[in-house]
Amino acid sequence: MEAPGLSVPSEHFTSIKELTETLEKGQEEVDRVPRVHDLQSAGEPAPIGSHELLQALLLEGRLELVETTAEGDKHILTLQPAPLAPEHLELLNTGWLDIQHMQEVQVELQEAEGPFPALLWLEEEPPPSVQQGAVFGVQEELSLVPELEGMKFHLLEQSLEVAKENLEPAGSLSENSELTKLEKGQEEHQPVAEGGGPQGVEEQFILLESRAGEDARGELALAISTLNVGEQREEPALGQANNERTSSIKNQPKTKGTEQTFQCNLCAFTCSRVSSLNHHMRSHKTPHTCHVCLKTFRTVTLLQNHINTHTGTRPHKCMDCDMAFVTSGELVRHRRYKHTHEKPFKCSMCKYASVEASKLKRHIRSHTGERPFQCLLCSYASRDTYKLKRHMLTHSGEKPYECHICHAHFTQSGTMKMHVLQKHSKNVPKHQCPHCDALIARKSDLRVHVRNLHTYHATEMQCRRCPATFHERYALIQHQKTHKDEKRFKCPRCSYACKQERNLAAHIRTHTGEKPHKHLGQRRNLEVHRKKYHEDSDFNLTLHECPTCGRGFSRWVSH
DNA sequence: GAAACTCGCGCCCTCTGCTGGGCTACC
DNA sequence: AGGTAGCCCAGCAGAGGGCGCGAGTTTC
Repeated sequence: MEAPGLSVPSEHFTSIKELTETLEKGQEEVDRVPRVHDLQSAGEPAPIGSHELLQALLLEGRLELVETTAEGDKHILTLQPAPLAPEHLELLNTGWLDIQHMQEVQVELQEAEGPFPALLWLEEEPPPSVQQGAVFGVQEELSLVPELEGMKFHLLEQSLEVAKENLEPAGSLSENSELTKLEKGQEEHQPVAEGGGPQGVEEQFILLESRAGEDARGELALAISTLNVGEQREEPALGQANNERTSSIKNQPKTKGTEQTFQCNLCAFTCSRVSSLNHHMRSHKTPHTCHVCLKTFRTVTLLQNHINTHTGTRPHKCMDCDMAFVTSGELVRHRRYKHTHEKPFKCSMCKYASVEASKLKRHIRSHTGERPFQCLLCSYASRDTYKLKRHMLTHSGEKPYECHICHAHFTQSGTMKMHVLQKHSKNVPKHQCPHCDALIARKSDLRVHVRNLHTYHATEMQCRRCPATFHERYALIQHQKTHKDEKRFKCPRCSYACKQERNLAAHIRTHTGEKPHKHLGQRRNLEVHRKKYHEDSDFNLTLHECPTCGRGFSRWVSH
């Protein structure tokens, strides 16, 4: 509930234009619309259905749905109930209007279930102050309508004559609104008609503020649950009015064949007992006002708790630590978290247990995979609001965390903390690999190290230099290092050994006397040799061919 | 009716873990 | 010189702990 300040100038509640005027002026005044009973009194044929009725009125220009924008994308609408002919009462009970855009107004009404008619029309733009007001709840059934999700309705004023007389902002809501009247009715049992305007419900107005959800931009949806009945119905006494409203709820069971439920007319609260509903209705009475922020509370205790948040007073001190809290409940919870470790909420699917039910609820989403919080800019959806909020930083590019040393910015506090630790701290602890001598700065990187080097592979990996095989890369790499300095090329004639085969070949020639170029002479003599022995066709070199490798030698040698 | 207790939601925080780009040493 | 692999690092999401606070419920 917002601050109670409310000021509604009387001119906001534009008087309803009479049908004759409307007919005379036609389209001149679009902000004024005729009443249904006026239409009927003028001899207009009554449409047979609610949808048809409203559509007919709209098409004829007799009924206007005027959207006015007070600030930003908030839509301020004023609504007025009107008495209907008996044949319409059963048609127009709870309805919802879906205004796709003002050029093509669509009006739909839910199936009528109760006795309350609710023909509505919209009037002039309200003053800026009307953003404040009490929450106007929609019936649970209506809230299930997808178009209504994400909408908030604020009951701002409901009594025309009071609104005209009472323009003072402070406390005007509780004094003027039906909420107060209900309370008064419970106490004084005064009929609305008596305590209200001279014309009863005809003089009552409802002003609603509707706020479209993010995914409903450009659309408006209004839910009208229970409006006062016109002179066709006998208005009950206030106390009875409450009961009547309650009983009207009795007539609207949530589902057929289920237990009767009672629903608050002012919010979505439902219960199974009248006493509970009456008790609940006290929650709409907020007589205790904080002098600091003007918030109102039902009881002195709630007000005192609230004031403690301003003053910093924390009367409930923990006996085991220095913490202190405003309420005893907070202290109990703190003690469960920090001292007793009592966790009453246990997960049925794992061993998780939590201090709070909401934590268990959040935890269960990790089992179900439920991600109710959808990012509007990408496909990401999170399991709680905080993660979505944190995720949105990736779209905004905002990096709210700054390193106090190098002033680098980071998206998450943990990232910055790690940065400071790694970049600006001495003696940074390193993580020892449990399988080898590796020391790695980050635990996550150690994990990558273990995964890459110490993971068992079903298929054996063979050494490039020998037949040895391994199932673990680390073992293979270590083995291959043994080949690194290994003088595996050994001379068969002496103890000579070397790392490279070409060196062994060169060495062997020291035994054989072979001179590869040299068998044909030094490189610089090669040309001479070629000319002498190959270009001179008369010259025929006698070659002694090696029986093993086929190489030729100018003389017999064993190599 | 007030106080105590309980509940629910929101907010913020930390710890954790994965990922991919940049850098560098080694082959 | 180029390819490859490992390390460093920031980005980012998952999970859960802890508290603030208002409202509902129970108790007296």
